[in-house]
Amino acid sequence: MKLGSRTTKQKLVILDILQKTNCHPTADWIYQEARQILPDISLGTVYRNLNLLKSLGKIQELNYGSGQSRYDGNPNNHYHFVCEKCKKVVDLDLPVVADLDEQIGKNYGYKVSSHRLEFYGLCDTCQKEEPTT
Amino acid sequence: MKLGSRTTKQKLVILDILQKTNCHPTADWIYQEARQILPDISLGTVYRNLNLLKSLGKIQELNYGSGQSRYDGNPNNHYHFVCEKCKKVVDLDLPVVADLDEQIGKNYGYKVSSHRLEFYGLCDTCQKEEPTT
DNA sequence: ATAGGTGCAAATGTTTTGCTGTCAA
DNA sequence: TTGACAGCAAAACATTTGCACCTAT
Repeated sequence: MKLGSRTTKQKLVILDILQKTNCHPTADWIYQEARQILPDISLGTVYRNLNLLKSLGKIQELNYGSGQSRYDGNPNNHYHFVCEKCKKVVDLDLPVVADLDEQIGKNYGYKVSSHRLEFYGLCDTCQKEEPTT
Repeated sequence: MKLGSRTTKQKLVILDILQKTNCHPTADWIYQEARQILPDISLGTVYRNLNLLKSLGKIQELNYGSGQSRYDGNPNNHYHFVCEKCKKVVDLDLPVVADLDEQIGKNYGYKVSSHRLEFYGLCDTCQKEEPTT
């Protein structure tokens, strides 16, 4: 697998962390995980490699309202549910409507290359806790 | 129209700017516009009022990859096209699939309150300029 | 050998906040 | 009158960058 001009251990560790988790982590979470394997890795390196892996199409950057970006080790388009209370991001197992892009392109004269669909609300856990608030 | 506990001129000017434009501006753009009407308004006030208006459901905050949030004076759900080159954000005149929320909720056990759909690509202007790049 | 990558720290850019004074109700 | 809001500036926060050293090729 080609990972840019040099394959460094930092790059490999970051990609591996991202591919093994399903929690759509922030850069800082990835940094904390990576330090357990490479104690001297720096946050700057994490950001540099996340940007690199993104431009290579190996990962995706997601971002919702507040603050940090989140990263997704699955490079293929898929949809997400975001819990507005606990901020959890979950993959949805829905068919991706690929020809939507083409349709929009035709109707509006744009060249559409991708789309993003996200649902917001309360996850099962947070629904139960909600009345207490 | 109720705008929180006090209706200040700053609040009114910000809401008015947002409702009269269709360019989905950043906080700073709104600040620059507002200064032409209220020269002493501060950027902090702009942010405070944008957050207030958002929590009152009068406006929406949108955010894509890089840097600043953008604001939308239309509080009703609608879909957007984002040009990846010139960063322009355009409203799409598509029917909003409201029962999507309910369906997802049923299938996954979440309480879905809203969804967001965005298309990315090149707008008509940028498509023409593209070959030169 | 050497260019691309790393660690560190400083810089950048956006948004929030503390404080004091002001004004809408 | 009074508490919510304004202006100002500093702080907070996420992310990027400059630089000197290191290392994969």
